[in-house]
Amino acid sequence: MKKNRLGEFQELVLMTVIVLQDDAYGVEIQRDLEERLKKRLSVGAIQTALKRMVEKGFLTSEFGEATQKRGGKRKRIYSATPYAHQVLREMRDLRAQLWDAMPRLGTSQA
Amino acid sequence: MKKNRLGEFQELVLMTVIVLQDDAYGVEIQRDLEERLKKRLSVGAIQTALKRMVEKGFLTSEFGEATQKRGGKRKRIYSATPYAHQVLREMRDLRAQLWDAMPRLGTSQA
DNA sequence: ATACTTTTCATCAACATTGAAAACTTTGCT
DNA sequence: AGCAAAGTTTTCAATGTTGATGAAAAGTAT
Repeated sequence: MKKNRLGEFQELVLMTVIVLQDDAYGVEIQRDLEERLKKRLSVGAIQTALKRMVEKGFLTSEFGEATQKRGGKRKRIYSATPYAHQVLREMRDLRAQLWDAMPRLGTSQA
Repeated sequence: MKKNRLGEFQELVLMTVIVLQDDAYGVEIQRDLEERLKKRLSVGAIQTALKRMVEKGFLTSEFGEATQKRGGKRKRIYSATPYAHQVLREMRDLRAQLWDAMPRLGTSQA
């Protein structure tokens, strides 16, 4: 019954949420991921990914406090569910298994 | 000009092509991946992924010999381009970087 | 002809990506 | 105080790409 897919981009956003912990809100996630990818991302790309992952039970969200900075609007802070951690590990393990099964082109094997 | 995205599923199919080497054709890829995922896949899912990856320069393909088995139709054998290998490594490294940056919930860190 | 293996094709739902608009918050001016 | 301006963040709508299904076609051996 459940739609469990976790897309390629969603996975990166999810991991970034975990990395940023209490600072995991839209714009900051965008900044962090842009730096890692060395590639410009649009606001909406992040936000749709976040929204869909909330719907599927990978993330929960709540509003944080507004900061004292000029323009410091309240942030919606995201955090990953235990289920999200589990799925991330499963995908990592699956890929690791495939890497192990791949012939090593640079080594002694043909 | 080219659209270089490599989706989540495409990535798995691509890795399976590399694993299977000379046996990397549609139905066999399907069988191998079904076993790893422990999940039923449709023929078309594999074939569309393969076709699109050819268009984008991740794969090349050529027909192999027909086998002697009853119903042994000629197989279209796929192989990964150097570019595909490069992109796979980049994605692996990016995810590894994110795993390293993630707080370890099970260890001594808070 | 019949049975079997594999690919091709058409189709629809979910994901990726964009940019503008809206919502909110502080600052500065009168 | 009151109000406009400017800054930060989220929401929304719209479009192209990927994911997933199953039936049909193509080809090969019995």
